[in-house]
Amino acid sequence: MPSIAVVPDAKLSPEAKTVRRRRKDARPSELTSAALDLFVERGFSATRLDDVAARAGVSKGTLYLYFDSKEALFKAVIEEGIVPTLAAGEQRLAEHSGTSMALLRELLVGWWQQIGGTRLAGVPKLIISESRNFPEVAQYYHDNVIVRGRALLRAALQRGVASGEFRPLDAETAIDVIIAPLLMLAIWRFSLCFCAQERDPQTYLETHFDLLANGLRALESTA
Amino acid sequence: MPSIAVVPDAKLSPEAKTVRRRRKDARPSELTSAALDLFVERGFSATRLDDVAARAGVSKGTLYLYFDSKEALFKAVIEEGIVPTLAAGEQRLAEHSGTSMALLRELLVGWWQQIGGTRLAGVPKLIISESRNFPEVAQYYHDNVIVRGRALLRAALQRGVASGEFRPLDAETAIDVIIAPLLMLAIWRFSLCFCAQERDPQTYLETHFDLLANGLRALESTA
Amino acid sequence: MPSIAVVPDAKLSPEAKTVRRRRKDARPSELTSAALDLFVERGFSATRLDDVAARAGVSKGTLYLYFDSKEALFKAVIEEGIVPTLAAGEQRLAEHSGTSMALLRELLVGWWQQIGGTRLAGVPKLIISESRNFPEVAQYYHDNVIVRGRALLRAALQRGVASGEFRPLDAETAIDVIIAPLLMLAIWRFSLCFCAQERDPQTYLETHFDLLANGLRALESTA
Amino acid sequence: MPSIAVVPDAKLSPEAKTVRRRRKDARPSELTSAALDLFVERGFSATRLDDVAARAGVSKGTLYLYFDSKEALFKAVIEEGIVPTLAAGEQRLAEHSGTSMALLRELLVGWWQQIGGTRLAGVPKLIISESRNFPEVAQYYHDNVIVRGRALLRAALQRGVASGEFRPLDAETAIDVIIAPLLMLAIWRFSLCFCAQERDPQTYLETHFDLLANGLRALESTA
DNA sequence: AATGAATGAGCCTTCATTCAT
DNA sequence: GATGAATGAAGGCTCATTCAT
Repeated sequence: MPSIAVVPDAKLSPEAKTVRRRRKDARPSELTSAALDLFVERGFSATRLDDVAARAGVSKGTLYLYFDSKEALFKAVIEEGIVPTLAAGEQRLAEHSGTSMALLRELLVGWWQQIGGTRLAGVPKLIISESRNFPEVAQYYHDNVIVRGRALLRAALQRGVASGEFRPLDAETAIDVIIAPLLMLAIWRFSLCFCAQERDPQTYLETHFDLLANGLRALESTA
Repeated sequence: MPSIAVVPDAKLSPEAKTVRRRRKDARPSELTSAALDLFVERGFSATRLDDVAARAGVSKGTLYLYFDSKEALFKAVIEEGIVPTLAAGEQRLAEHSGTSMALLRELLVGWWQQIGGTRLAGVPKLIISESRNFPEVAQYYHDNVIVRGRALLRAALQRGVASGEFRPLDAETAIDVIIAPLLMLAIWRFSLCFCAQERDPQTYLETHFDLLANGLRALESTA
Repeated sequence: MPSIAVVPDAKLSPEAKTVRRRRKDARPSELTSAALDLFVERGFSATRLDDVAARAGVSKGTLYLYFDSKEALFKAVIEEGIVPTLAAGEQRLAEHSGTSMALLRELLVGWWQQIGGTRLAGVPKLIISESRNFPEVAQYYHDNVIVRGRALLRAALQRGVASGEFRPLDAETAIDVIIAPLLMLAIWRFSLCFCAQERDPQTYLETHFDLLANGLRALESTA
Repeated sequence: MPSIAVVPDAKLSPEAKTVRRRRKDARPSELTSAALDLFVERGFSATRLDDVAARAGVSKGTLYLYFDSKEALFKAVIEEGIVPTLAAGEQRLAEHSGTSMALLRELLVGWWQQIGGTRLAGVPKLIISESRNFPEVAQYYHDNVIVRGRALLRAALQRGVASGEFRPLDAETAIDVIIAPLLMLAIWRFSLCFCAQERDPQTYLETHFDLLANGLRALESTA
């Protein structure tokens, strides 16, 4: 599982030339990366900005050169860590040409590789925990992650129903049922994991797919 | 034990001789009830004890007559609100005599009626959000809610597999896959609900059961 | 050293007849006795009235039936525990007929037996610690304990100087020098005792007397 | 190290370039100085950190930039105010070449000049009053002040006994008897002084030395 | 750009005192 | 007389945010 490696680098502006310039441009990512580590470990409110600054190797005041407030830093963490993966999913959808079940599987495995299996997996827990108290962040997450993510799955499901591969179903609920176990798996790792037994993600995903395949498949195909 | 339900009238009943005593007995429930409201709305850490006290109509100091600390109040909320429902589920399991799918459905519907559809649905979100920072509460919840709850579902699944009603499956993962959508539904209502569209629980549960029925059913029974 | 036994009983009103009556009259002494224990152990401010009440076996409210405030209880502790010993000393002085050094010794040994060697030894520490913040108690202690106590020693010293047994000296300072080691011995037992080595009071008093005898004695008597 | 002395001008000196830096360096002493004033006046527990901060002209939070807790501030007051004087005494001892009585006198006069006659005289009272409830501070004081201070006097006494200048005596008790009047004099100034008559330290010390000289002197030397 | 000292509002917890029963 | 539930002011400590350097 190499997925715990740092992710944000992918977003580095490409025109960086000198080392100094590179450093200056990299600053925000270094800060959001440090923030992500601490946010997912302790929660947003429970994380002190002193600790974020210390982990990033800067002084506390420097944070305020790049982010207006703690909440803005939170938003930036999502913007930089999660949002780019949605574009990747949308491209996958556009280019896909196999069965709908294969598409579905590909989307979910992609989620696991880019989010569920990395430290970004802590973000859903963060959103769940803090959204009530930070509505601006919640709104941003809703508009830029949830809506777009569900659109991907909805497209895959509707394609399968239209082709007769899946039996007819309520798409919105089906989406919930499909993603809930994955989200819970991710959430679990950042909450009660320490006193619950460890899950094997591979087995978990396989079992989930297996149940899904049978649950979604049109009845005549099981005869 | 419906004691965590709203108890607003106890304060006014004039027909009691030993008003003082009745009050003393009712206090803990009044306090945990107020605490539950605020905890699920704002999170445990973000809730101020002043507000809990104010909502219960007492002064801040009174809380400490009944609970040693804020964390003890948290534990009491779980103890009084959630733990009793486990006993109800265990009784259901012992008395059941229908199909395993019916038992499973009964357990899940029971959960919805006693927890998922009530204010208590906020507790799982609470635990997820705060367990890292309050290990004692987390341990208590794990031992008294998670372990016992999973044991119920495990028994139902194993019964179905043994009778040939369900096809063989990895019980632990199946439990996760079964409860995850329900938990997420509950969690959702206390986090991003305000910016996401409302779910209809009835439809949701039915779709979930439907997928489950097909996913779990042994193949020969669908032929 | 039987001196740790309860002291206040000596002050019980003698007309008590029935058990009920005895109990009622004894209440204040039971309360001051419990208070003394805790005051000398933890200090006045650091002692909670709950604990005083608990140790006396009554409820917290009961304290306020007998004492107007915590400070009034403090004063009563002194009034009941210390003040009566001054009368004893004054009687000793009046009746004495030996050498002045013997009188001095008798007064100091009497102090040790009635105060220094009992739990009342904690009172000087209490006064030193708290007098600044409780001036009324301080004034009471000054007027009723310090002034009368010093008068006793002053009389003994002046008698010795007048008879030529002691050499001429500044009485006030001599009093200080004489009582300081005794007070410190008492104070010590209620402050740093736990990390300092234990003193043997017997040796201590003897050494002190020895130094005193040589220090006070008129020069011609040492020739 | 006179750093615990009043430092009011540091705040105003305009001739410094790095005002910030000088301020940072001076802060701890400003804070311990303010703390000492209030601690000896009201006692440690009864002193509010708000007041310490106000007296030092800073906000409450600033205290926590320099000291981890109220108790750490207590310890720093001792560390900065008292401990350095022990080193001075040890040097005095090492360099002394007169009679043992002169050495003893020098040590005691030194104590008076550096502690007994200054604000620091309140520290012994503080320790006596609060040590029971703050064992860590008590231990620190014991190890770094009491043990070292007694060692000084013990050396002086043993030197005098060895040379035949003093008669044989129990050193530990003699130390107690010697320092008790001085400690009591210091303690008095911070407890009952306001209702007791003022002592003249000069007379007091002289009388004490006089009694001591006679009490300690070997008998043959008085013949 | 970067620093880090300083701020001050806020929260949990304690406890002397009151008062209805 | 006796109780003990209730109060509310107060204090230690935290931490996001500011700003002079």
